[in-house]
Amino acid sequence: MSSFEGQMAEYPTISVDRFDRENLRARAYFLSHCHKDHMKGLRAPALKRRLECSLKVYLYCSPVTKELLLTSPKYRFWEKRIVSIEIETPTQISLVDEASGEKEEIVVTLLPAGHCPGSVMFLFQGNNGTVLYTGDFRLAKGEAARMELLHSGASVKDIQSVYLDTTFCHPKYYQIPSREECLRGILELVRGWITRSPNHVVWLNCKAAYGYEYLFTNLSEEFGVQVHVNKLDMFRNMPDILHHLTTDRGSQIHACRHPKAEEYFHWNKLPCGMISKNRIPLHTISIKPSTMWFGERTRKTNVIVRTGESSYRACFSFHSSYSEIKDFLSYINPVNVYPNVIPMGTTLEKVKEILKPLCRSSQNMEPKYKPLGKLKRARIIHLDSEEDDDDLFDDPLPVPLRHKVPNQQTPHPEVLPMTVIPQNQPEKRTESTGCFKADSMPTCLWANFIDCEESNSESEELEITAPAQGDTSPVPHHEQKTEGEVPQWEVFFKRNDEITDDCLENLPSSTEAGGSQSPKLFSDSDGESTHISSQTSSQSTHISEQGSQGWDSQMDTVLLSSQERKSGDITSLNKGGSKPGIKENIPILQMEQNVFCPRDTYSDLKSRDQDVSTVPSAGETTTLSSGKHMPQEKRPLNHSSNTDSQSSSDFEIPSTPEAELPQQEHLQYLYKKLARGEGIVIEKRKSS
DNA sequence: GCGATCAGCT
DNA sequence: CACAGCTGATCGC
Repeated sequence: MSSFEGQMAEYPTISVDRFDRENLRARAYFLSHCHKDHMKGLRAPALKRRLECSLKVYLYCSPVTKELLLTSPKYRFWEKRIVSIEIETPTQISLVDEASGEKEEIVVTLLPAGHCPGSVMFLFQGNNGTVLYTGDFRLAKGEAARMELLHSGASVKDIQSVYLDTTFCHPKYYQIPSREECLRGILELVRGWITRSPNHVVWLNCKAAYGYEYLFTNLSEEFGVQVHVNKLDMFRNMPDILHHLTTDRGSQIHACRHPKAEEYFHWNKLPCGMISKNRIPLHTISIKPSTMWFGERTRKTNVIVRTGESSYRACFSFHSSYSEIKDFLSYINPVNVYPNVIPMGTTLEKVKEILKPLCRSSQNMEPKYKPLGKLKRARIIHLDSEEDDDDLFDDPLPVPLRHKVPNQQTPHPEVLPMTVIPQNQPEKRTESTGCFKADSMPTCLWANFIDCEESNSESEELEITAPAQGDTSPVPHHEQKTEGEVPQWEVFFKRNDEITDDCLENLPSSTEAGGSQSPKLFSDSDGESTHISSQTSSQSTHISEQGSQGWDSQMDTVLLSSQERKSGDITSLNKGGSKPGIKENIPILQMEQNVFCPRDTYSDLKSRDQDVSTVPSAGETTTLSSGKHMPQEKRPLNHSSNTDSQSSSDFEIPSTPEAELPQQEHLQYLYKKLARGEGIVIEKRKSS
């Protein structure tokens, strides 16, 4: 649950996802998605009054969020004051103080967050730097790298602060099976049941919240059966969702709800009241989507667990796992990070300890490159060395290797058209409803489990998978058709053979339908456990089994807090050394990336680092035109000098009469190209 | 009567 | 295995 207070340090005159207290004075409001814990105060009388007297105050959100919000009569009073902004369309907003007339310009870009229909992250750009508010998100590894608008040219933007969804930011949530895996498991479970007879039905025991829609649409698509729900009017303008739902209780797939649903189910009654069809009693199983997570060392696991005679739990998560969060944040590599959520059983400090090392300020800025064949990741040095093996394989490549994965059709336009508010483009609305199709993946990629282990070994890895790693859980909306296109982590490591069988063999199938009403038991423990259950019908046994299943991570999570701080000295060194350098570079990077801002917007930057106005800028500002590769990579080189010399020591280049000795900076560039597997074309650099 | 908050329960 | 939200009790306006 979000505990974000609504205001960001850099832009305190706007409020995001909170609408009470201090936020009542905001010049503009932003809503990332339509979940109640992000809407506190949104329909309170105080805010209603504020709207009535401040006629220039608006709420900005995605078109889908607007639609969902206005479906509820309680929020109807917002109708004239909501401005929807298209996804991935940088939009300038004027923040006017109605009392003083003071005005501030800000550019906001909505990025798909993969959390629920309409959910977005907000990227704000203005005089106080670029900040990213993630809202709630679930993004697979590598997805940040595929977001065009997080980049300037080929490098990630210089982001001052990230306000981050840290719901699962704890090592015990190290890994959560991907959306595709989870969906696949559910599809097969449902298939094994509803194909038995028309009277075999499944009940999806979903909570009352947006976010399960892609499950419904995929089930409907797969089986040609519309999913029964209580209400669907909120989707009236989203045909991609609407067409897969029905209020006709005759469906074989139900996601309807009722306060006494569990009790009903116990008596073989669906929440909608159905008990039979054509006088033949229904045979019902329940599937409860729940988050299942796995620790670093967990070998494999099923995404479906049987919890009772006719009850199953299916893995499902709206939020990124620990390793997905770390992948995301380390790719963004901001100066600061602020957790929006304190996960249960941990503290703000602990979360910060985990996240800080992924930010610029505490990193060793000098990446270490070696010629191909010895390429090894530069380890990020943890302040606390809390979980030393966390990042054995999930950490991103060193900072300068962070290159955007090109999108298929769009090369990188240097400048995007900037919409100026207010503007509406309702046509594209249905594309961003948060569904995605899952059926185009090759079966072998639908592993029912992720094996952390192969890459978790102690051996050195040769990491040349570069920026396209990770599974390609498609982002809702614009990435529907790109799935499978990007190389996948699993492809490099998994065994092709056994996966499919292993995850499907125990699914209920019509051939195995014995006298039991219930599918064959197929939940099992992880490979190590001997508790693999057979077809017992004892509820308690099942439940205890699930206790041993997969959540073993719990045991090794017990507060890893204070391990020996062997690297403490190094850490403090790095901290001291890199900080001033970063400060110096902020203005440059801002200028470089704020291509959407009129020049005078950034020329009068009210930088908090006033002392840095003397930064030499002549050569720097040309980066935009002189090459897409440099802006971020330059940063470390400017100030870390040669104290950490090994970056070039193992790559001595003898000087020849006509060859100019490559600048360290250029060498760096060449290394990176090598690391990416690109050929090196020696080109004449402009002499500066 | 409404809102805010909390406990309890999925 | 904890997503997000409902219900009901209590207190205050």
